[in-house]
Amino acid sequence: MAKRYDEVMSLSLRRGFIWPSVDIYGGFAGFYDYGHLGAAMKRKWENLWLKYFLGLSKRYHLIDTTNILPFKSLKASGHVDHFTDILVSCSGCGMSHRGDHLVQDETGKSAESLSTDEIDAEIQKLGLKCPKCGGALQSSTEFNMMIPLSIGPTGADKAYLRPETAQGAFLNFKREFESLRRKIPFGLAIIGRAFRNEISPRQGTYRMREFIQAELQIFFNPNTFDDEVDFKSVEDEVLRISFEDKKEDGHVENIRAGDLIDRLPKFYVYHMVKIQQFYLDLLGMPRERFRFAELGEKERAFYNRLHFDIEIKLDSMNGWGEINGIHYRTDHDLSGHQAGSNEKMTVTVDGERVLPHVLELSFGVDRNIWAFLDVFYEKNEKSVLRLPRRIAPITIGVFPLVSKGGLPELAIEIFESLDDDFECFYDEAGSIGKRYARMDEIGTPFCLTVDYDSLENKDVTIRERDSTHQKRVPISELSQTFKDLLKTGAGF
RNA sequence: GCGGUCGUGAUCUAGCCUGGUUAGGAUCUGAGGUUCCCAACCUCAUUGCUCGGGUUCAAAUCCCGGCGGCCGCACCA
Repeated sequence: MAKRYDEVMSLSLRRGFIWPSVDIYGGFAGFYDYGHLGAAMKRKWENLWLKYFLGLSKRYHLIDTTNILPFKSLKASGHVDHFTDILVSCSGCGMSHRGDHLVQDETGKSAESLSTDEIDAEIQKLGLKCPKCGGALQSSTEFNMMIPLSIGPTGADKAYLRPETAQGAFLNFKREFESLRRKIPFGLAIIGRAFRNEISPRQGTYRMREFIQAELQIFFNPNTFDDEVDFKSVEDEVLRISFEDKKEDGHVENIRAGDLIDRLPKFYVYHMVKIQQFYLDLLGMPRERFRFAELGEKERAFYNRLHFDIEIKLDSMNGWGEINGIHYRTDHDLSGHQAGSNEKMTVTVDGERVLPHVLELSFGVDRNIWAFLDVFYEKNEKSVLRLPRRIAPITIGVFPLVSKGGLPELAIEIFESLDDDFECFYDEAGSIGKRYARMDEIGTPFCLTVDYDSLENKDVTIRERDSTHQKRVPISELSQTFKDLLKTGAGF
């Protein structure tokens, strides 16, 4: 609902999570900046993502690669050709259509590889009119979703901002294969920015022209990977899935992982389970808001053999919103770069010569941040952001009950002792209730309050956000108490 | 990109149709008071008509254009 979208965006603007870039000049469509709370939350999400997904294997590692890629590499990857649409607009109603679709609908043959001139010639020859209003079609224009750059003093070196971080992993495959001692499987993770020239960016951080991806590319031997994952450990997990044919009506099936292996590879299901556990167990996403949604042959990219999106049910988006994808890219990328660069990408492992396949776990970081704000923001008479403890931008609010009588001094002392290990925030302005409310609204899971008894007994009150329950804890035990409370599943 | 609709302090909004005092309210924020364990109260204060042009004696208000938001279509390898 637009109302929900406005609620979440209003919180975000007011408190400092996310807002439009270049705001003071009227904004810049498709670009958003993170404020101090948003940036802190995003960093925590990214760190948790890294810890969890790199933790799946000792052979999964983080790398960091350039935002700008030369023409050649993106030609080889298929993006120069396949990331382009040829658009034809109608001189009557102004509607634009994809040129290759118009021609293909008429001839029944794929027209995807035709140039603008060829499309125009076909339209002439076939006498095509606007399918909407029957008006005359204008000559076609090429539209590439990649943002082009001119590099060097003459600008002669053509390049693009990367449309996905994944290419950085493929381009570094050979180097890493060597430095990781010539073994597969291994995984290369990248957290970084990607750029797409979206025609009409909309819906806040859901369709941006510059966005952040967290991706893990896993390189493996397709003949042996099923046996290399510990499928036994996940086979009883029940996954929430919508298959292609049942996706539209919102139907979600609960299927045991072990019962999926007649239609999906074990290694694929294994990673589905790990992703579901990341959201449901580690981050506390409500189960009914989570699902895998299958993409059919027409929907998925040319390089994907299998593609499920991870979707979260969002009130601000009026339903299921895609936040991540699991893509089985086969050997598409390595064989493309092998052909484009003349570098051999095949490897010999255990006497067998293989061109590794790739499983991509792709996460939209901005979409995740938005999804967590939407799902966990509760706005009634009170305003509470019930974020998972580990991605809350501030962990502990530290207050003196009143700002006199020696209470601020002790509170500041405690604040300083905890601030190295936890994100803390000190406040003595306004009533104690007001200060709790301020922390509730930005998702701070715990507050501690120093009162007059604290001076005598050397203890303080800890107050938990969701229950508003309080406990008395000795000052000397605070650090350990909060460490325990931040463990997954810890109760208050 | 096409069409519709909208744009008032940090946030939400009244005023606009029917041009005319210091643009009103609520929340938030800051200072002071109060010292109260869940958005209490009192005093004071800061911040605004999206930008540019036009009409007019006079524009938040009418007209045109830009930028931006949302919705529909298209697009989203």
